[in-house]
Amino acid sequence: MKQSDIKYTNQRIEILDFLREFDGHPTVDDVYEGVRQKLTRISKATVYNNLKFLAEKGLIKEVNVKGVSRFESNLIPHHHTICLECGEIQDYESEELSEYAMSIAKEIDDFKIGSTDTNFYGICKKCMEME
Amino acid sequence: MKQSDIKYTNQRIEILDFLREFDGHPTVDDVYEGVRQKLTRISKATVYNNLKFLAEKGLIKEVNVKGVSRFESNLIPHHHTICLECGEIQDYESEELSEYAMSIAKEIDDFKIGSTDTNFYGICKKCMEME
DNA sequence: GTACGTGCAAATGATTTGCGTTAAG
DNA sequence: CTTAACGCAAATCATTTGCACGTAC
Repeated sequence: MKQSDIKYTNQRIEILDFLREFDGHPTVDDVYEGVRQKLTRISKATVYNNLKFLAEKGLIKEVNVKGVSRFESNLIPHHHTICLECGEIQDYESEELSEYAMSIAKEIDDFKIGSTDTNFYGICKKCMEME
Repeated sequence: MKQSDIKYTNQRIEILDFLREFDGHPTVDDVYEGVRQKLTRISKATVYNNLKFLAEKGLIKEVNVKGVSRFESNLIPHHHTICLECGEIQDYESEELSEYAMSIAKEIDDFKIGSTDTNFYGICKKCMEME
C-alpha cells in the first residue's frame, strides 16, 4: 500500500495537527480531548483506530510507557528519558547513540534490523528537588 | 524495606523457580499456567501481584512489549531483539552498548539516570524464511 | 500472635470490534 | 458511485482491588 492510498479525513488531519502542535507525548485520551475541541463529535474509537493506523503508516511514532501508548510526530531518531517517580517523558537526541546501536544491531545473526529504541530510566529534575 | 523482609511463600518460590527454568520471556498467563502445574489452587491475581512485587524488589525484570508485560530472571544487563512479524523476543548481550548508553545518559542535565534499556526491532530468522 | 499473603470475584482501565450510517476520492 | 472511515455501544483483554480467610516468621 502506497502512502498516496491514505484517505485524509478531517479526523486524521486534526489528529496529525494536534500531535504536531502538542509539546510532549500525549496519551490517546490527551489526543481525544484535544481534537474534540475542533471536532466535537469525534469518537474515542476513531482516535484509537487512527493513531494506530497513522503509526503503522509511519506518519507518527508510538511510544509505550508502563503499558500505556503515547504518541509523537517527531520522526527524527531520538531517545526518551522517563522519570520513575512521576512518569514524565522528555526527548533526548544523541545521533551517536542511535548510530552505535544500529551498528551493533546490524551484526546480530539471523535478524534483519529495522530500528532501535533506547530509553533512559531515572529521576527527573522536578522529582529530585522534591526530596 | 530490606531484602530480608521478603516473605518467601510457596507461591513466590514457585514463580521464581518457573522463571529461572523458563527459556524465554513469559507473559503473566504463561507464568500462571506454568506455576499452576504445581500449585493448582494459585490465583491469577496472586501471580500478578507477585510478579509486580518481585520486579519492584529487583529479583526479576519486567519487559513491556506492545503493552503487555513479560518477565525474566536474567538480571545481567542485556538487550532484546523483537520481531515485528511474530513478536518473538530474544536476548542479545552487548556490554559495550550497555556501557555506552549509560555514559551518554550520565551526561544528561537535570536527570539522575538509573538504568537504560535498548530494544532492536526487526524481522527474526523464522519470519524471514517464510517470505 | 500478628502482619502480610492468598484466593476469589468484582471493578477498573485500555483498547478493539460489530454494525448501520457517512463521506473521501 | 464505491469503498473505506465514522460514531456509537458493546465486547474483550490486561491488570488491580476489596474482603474474608490462611500462613510465614
